[in-house]
Amino acid sequence: MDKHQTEKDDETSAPGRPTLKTLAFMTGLGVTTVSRALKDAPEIGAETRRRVQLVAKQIGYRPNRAGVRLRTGKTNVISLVLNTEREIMSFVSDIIYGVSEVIADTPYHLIVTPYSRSQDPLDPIRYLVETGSADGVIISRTQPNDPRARYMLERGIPFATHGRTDMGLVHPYHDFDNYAFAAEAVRHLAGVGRRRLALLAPPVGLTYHGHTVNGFTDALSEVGASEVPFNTVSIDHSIEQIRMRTAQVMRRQDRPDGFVSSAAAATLAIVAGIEDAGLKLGRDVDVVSKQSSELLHLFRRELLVVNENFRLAGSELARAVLGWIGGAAPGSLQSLSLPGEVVAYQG
Amino acid sequence: MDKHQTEKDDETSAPGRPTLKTLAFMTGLGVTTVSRALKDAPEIGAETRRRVQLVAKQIGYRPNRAGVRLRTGKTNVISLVLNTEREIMSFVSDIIYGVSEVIADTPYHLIVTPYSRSQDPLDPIRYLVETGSADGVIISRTQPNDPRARYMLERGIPFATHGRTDMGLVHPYHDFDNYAFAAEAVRHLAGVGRRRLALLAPPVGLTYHGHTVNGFTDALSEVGASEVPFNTVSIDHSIEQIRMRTAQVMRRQDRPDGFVSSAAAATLAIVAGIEDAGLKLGRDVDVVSKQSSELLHLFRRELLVVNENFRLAGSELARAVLGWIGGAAPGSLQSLSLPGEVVAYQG
DNA sequence: GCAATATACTGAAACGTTACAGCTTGTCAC
DNA sequence: GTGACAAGCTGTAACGTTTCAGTATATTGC
Repeated sequence: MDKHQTEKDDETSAPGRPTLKTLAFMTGLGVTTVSRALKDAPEIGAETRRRVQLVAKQIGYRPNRAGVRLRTGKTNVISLVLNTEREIMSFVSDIIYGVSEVIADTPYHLIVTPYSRSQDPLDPIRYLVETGSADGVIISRTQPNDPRARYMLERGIPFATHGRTDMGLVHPYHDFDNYAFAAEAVRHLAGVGRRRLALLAPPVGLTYHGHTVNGFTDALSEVGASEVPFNTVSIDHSIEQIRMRTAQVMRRQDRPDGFVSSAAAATLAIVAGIEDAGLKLGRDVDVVSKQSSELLHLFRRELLVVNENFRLAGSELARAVLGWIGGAAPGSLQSLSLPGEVVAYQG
Repeated sequence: MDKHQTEKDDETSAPGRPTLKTLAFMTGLGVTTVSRALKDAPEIGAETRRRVQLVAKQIGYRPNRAGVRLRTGKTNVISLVLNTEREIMSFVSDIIYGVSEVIADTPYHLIVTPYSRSQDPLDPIRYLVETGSADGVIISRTQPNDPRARYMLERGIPFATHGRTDMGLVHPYHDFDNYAFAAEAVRHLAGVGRRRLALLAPPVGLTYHGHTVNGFTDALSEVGASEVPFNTVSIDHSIEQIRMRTAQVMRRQDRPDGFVSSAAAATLAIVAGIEDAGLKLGRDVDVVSKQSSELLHLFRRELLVVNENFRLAGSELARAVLGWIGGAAPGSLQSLSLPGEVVAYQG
């Protein structure tokens, strides 16, 4: 009690950015009161509340993130975890923009956490969880039995997956209905008379590989068309590999007269392969491809496309994580995006 | 001195992640000592230092970012500021990956700060600076007289620009030599006999618009070719607009027989426009385009391309900001990437 | 008139870190 | 033996926030 009363003298002098202390000094209130007034706590008088909030707005008070984070553990950060090599270009930018749109008027920041081919995909997740670096996580390249989802579920950290899992565990996700896409694609090809179809699928191991393959084969038997095996490559393979492999298969006697492709870049390679073999798109063979930007029709107008909106996916995923953080039931934060029609070029 | 010794009792019980206090308890040292031992302070005994570091590694100690940030003001965050609408797809993902590569084994996190068309580009910068949210900033779409660069320079916050400024102020940047690109492109077109060239330039206002235009016109007079005005569109315009405008100009009597295009997506539109006008790429007209991924040759093998490596740009920019943060002279952190040869398709 | 209760506010402590100003202990010079 | 000094360590305070446990004043019940 005999400690010298160190006249807290920095209130007016420091030109640094305002803190609760600054506000307390200006309003003549205690720091606690200011803190509570700003978050509309019930035990603060209505007038005081308005007064504090007015002053806060006037001087542009912004809570110090580090202070909040240290005290509460809340980071106000959403982390988007990305594979450095394999993610599709447009996927990355669109998803980032989608997420950004949603968190724009929240206190959340988006941090991008990359991991490389060589790493265990679980590594970045472990890092995030162990260091408590994010309130929520978004992952892609989801697997049916996804260790990352399981891990986060165990630790109770909110996350959303791009793509579904199949572990009997419930968590938020957003997914494109690739079963419907593949099935629609096959039906469309059958509709224009194609009977021998090949599928360039997503990489084995990812959940949507299964969805795509199932949609493809189910529709195949539905329309009575047959499959030309093309599973030595996936959309994860290099342009070169896909192109070569396509050329190979197109030079065979029993070549396909239709392709279904799960990614736009891969489709470019397929078309190149087709033309390498001296065949013509639209005449000898038709290709239905997913795309996430409107470029394929500029490439070859004979292409048949189905659009997948990654920006939407980003938004949905962000909404899902925020929802979970906000206390919503994980099961209520799942969404499936239905593919549109297969569309041909229109002059 | 008579204060009751509140037997700090949580040392062993709390299973949360280890802090300096945990380490202090385990090693029998004081918190201060541990802190300094971990950062190799000279006044800590060599053995103690090793001992502390060993234990820290063993139990996987990671400094709490919020604690550090609150105490020191250091955020260990680099912010990449992006335009939500206009940035080119591949640009975003590649640059992010480039940055990621560099900061991977540093304590830095990458946060993406977007801003939309409607906003003042200065807004996100102000936010970052005012809230002290980042130790360093990377911006793109740099202008000759860039208010963002000026602002950050005034506040003394380290940053790097993708593209140069022209304000007589020195700061780190990375740029692609677009003057050289445009000039080389013109020379190449002249070399294959093209005489009437059009340029699809970057948007007016950005620094590299000027560079590109200058390289174009300088080389034009060097080789004695002439320019077909094409400045009602830029690579920022929509695919539709560029395509229409190209078709228009290609239907004129005095149509160009060569194009120089500053972006791959725009080139797709140019080619579409050319073909809309019933002309043929490689026969009636040649197009030299920058590209950042290897896709253009799949699109039309007649295209002539120059590669720009955005991943490299990301790395260089990250290195530059980190360098500045680390105390290097801003003037020493500038780099210019020279364009490679104009390359034609090789079977 | 007095206890009980509600209303509106407040100070202290804590989150994990680092900077500052000590405090011991040992060594050395003389 | 004493003073000076260095080496090696430590406690306290502070960064800005929120939570806990109050306190002071007014209001109510009876």
